[in-house]
Amino acid sequence: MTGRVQAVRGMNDLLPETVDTWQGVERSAREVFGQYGYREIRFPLVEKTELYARSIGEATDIVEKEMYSFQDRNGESLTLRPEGTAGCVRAGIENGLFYNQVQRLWYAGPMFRHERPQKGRYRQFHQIGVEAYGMPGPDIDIELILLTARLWRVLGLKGLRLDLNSLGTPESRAGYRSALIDYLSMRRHELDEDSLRRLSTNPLRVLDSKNPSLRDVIEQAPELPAFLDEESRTHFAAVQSCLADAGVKFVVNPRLVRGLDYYNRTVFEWTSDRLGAQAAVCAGGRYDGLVQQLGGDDVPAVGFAIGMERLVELLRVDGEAADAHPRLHAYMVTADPSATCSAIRLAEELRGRSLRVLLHCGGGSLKSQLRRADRSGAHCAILVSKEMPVAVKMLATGTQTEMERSAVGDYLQLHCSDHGS
RNA sequence: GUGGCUGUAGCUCAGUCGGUAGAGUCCCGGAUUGUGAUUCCGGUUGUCGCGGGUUCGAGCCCCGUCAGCCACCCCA
Repeated sequence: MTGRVQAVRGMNDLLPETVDTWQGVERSAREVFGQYGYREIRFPLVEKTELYARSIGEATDIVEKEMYSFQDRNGESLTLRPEGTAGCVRAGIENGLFYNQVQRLWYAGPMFRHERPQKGRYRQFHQIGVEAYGMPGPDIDIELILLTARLWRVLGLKGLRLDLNSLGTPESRAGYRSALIDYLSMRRHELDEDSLRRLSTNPLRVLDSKNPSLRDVIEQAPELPAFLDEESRTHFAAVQSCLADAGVKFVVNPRLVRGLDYYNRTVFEWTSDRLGAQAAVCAGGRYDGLVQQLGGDDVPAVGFAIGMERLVELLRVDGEAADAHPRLHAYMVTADPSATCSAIRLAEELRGRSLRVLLHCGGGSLKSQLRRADRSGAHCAILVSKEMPVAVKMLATGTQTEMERSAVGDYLQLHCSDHGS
């Protein structure tokens, strides 16, 4: 046991039992995305560091202190992706996906951020993301939100809360930002340490402060909606009325600010009160300027990402959707070692008929082999011996039937369905 | 990055005042002369996270370190 190597902090193993749930979620997501006409895109886990610096924002925590960056052998700085949008945009530009066309894309996979691990927050975590390009109107914003609502329904998830806000155009957001800085600077002697720091890094975040003594300052602060330009205002109004029309409940939250610099106009966030401090299961918004900022045409875009670990945690608590792995049809045991070749041949025949057959390996008494058969969860055990015909024993009832090996396949298909007993 | 709590068998945990470590579970074997769930009997589980210090003696006290959990912060 000495010198044993541990996993990297905040990077977890997913054991088979958990993977069953993950696969169930992934399958549901794939199905729902397909219903809306979205197609999967895959892009690298590693990109040039510059890509993230230019898209997420130089002054954000992610870029400043959370990226896994390293020097490639040629001296170039590379980074393990901390989120998916930047890579997706880069891939789209590079492959001409945005040239005079609309794209509906999704992706899934691991992301990396060097944060202090806690519940719902890991250094390697997984996101499922959806991105839509080339559509400037509120209709596509609504489509994305309806898509998420449908996914929750399919998964059997209830009690999530949807918060909505509009950040306006970069210009109106900048106008608000400077008005807020002016106001907060005026009352800076009332701010706590955290808020003073945020004042210079991300002033909109000050409004999120949980410090009760700042309540007064925050309540009297200028509000973002007042700074919205006319177009953003109508856009946001359309999003709201259409969502209400579609029967989706939401709360307009003027303090909702996404952390990444590229967001504008509609932003939204689904949260749960059962996840502790990391409550956001799914969040996203519009990022109309990003494609151009990364060297592409002026292509409008909207997207969101789902935190897999958080979603799975919610399903573990109250979900119904856990997708059990399919049961084995048969666990095959041998009454004596000389029957091994014959058992292997029969197992292969059965697998050729799409049956799931586990062949006992490693010997042992018949008793111990049958015990393993029982614990494997298989519907039945198949006993193969050298001389006698094959015996099929139903493990739930204990009834045992002898038959020629050519009859086993039909017998299993008849008696070992996943739905019946 | 900051703070609080916690690290004992594969898993869940007990371990009193400092005197060289225990239960349940799991696994293996037997009762059952080749036939699995229960029952009964027997058996293996360990650098007490790691390193140092105090002590005649440390799982227990002290320091450091690593890891986990929760919160701050940040975000999916």
